[in-house]
Amino acid sequence: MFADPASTIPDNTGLSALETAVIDFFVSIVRVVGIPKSVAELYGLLYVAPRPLPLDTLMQRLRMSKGSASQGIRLLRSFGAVRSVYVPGERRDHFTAEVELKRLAAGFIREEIQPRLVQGQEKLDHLNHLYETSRPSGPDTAFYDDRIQRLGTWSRRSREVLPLLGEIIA
Amino acid sequence: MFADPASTIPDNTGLSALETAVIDFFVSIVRVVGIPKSVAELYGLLYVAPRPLPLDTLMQRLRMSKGSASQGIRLLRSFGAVRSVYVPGERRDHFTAEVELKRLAAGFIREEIQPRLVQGQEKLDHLNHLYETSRPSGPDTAFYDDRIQRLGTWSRRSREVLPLLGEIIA
DNA sequence: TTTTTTGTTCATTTTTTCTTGAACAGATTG
DNA sequence: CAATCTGTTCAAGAAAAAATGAACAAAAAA
Repeated sequence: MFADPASTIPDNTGLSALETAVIDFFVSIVRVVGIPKSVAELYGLLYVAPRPLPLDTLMQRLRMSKGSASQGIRLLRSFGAVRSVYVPGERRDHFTAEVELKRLAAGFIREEIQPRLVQGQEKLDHLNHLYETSRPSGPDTAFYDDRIQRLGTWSRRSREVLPLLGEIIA
Repeated sequence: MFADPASTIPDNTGLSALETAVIDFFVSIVRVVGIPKSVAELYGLLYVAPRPLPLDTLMQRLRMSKGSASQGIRLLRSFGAVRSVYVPGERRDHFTAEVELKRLAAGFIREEIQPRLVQGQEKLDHLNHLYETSRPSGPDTAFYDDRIQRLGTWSRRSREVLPLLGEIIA
């Protein structure tokens, strides 16, 4: 039987087997989306925490620096994976994990993916301008036309699909 | 007007403005999926190339080492973003870019995403076993049950959605 | 007001990832 | 066969990303 994390580890140090396993899971999948390990750890611990946790509990139990914890929580909050909740009689901020997959996906797409696509679109605008100003001549004109146009299609398509992704998941 | 890349740069060195702009586009968006810059450059150059290119042309024009070019091409081939084509009378391998977004997505999902999800699933199996063997007691049992179960739902959902993603894009 | 608590910022260090280049192996040519 | 060409591998170096910890600011308590 698992020890109750809250009661067994009163000094806020170390992790139970259950907590370790949950965090391990998040660490392994989060690499897919290019998020630092420490951020996955923070989220993982909050995910299995029955009650909101303050920053110093997170840093003590995960053995990470205050700076990492602070920055990690900021990132997680930026796309709504973690919320700060008011705990009566407590001065410190307490954090809790958002567990709705749809919201997690939506927040991540909005904050992490969309901005990159915007940047890509800017590059594409530049490219199109360049291409319209002076098209290459010769036998490969049709080829270049096709390739340039295709990039535009990709860009449009991904902007269409991305918002849908949240819906599909839910 | 653009100079024809093939004719203007006979020494296989340097890039035209068009090529640079296309490569720049790929470099900017490819970071989203955690692929090295050099790989984006290889793909970008092949994408705008009217004819298949051999390895040493790629490395010369992109000014990258033979090792990088070789490894980059291998990665691109592994998920079908680049194919090698036979060029009559040519001894060297020549490469050409796959431009069907659907195939690109499918290959990437199959080779890069799926394996990570499998790894996540293994962690989850371990977690479930741990949890079944010894469930925590106390007032938070229902909470833990919910959280553990939810992970399973996420895992299943993502396995359902991922293959669909290819279809949606097309 | 002074002291303590809480959290942020950012220069530095550490770790991870990417790139290079040289050694190697296989295939082709002379 | 030797010489050349082509491509791969991998140890070492370079670059990029992440984590640390100390200095700082803001808010609350004493």
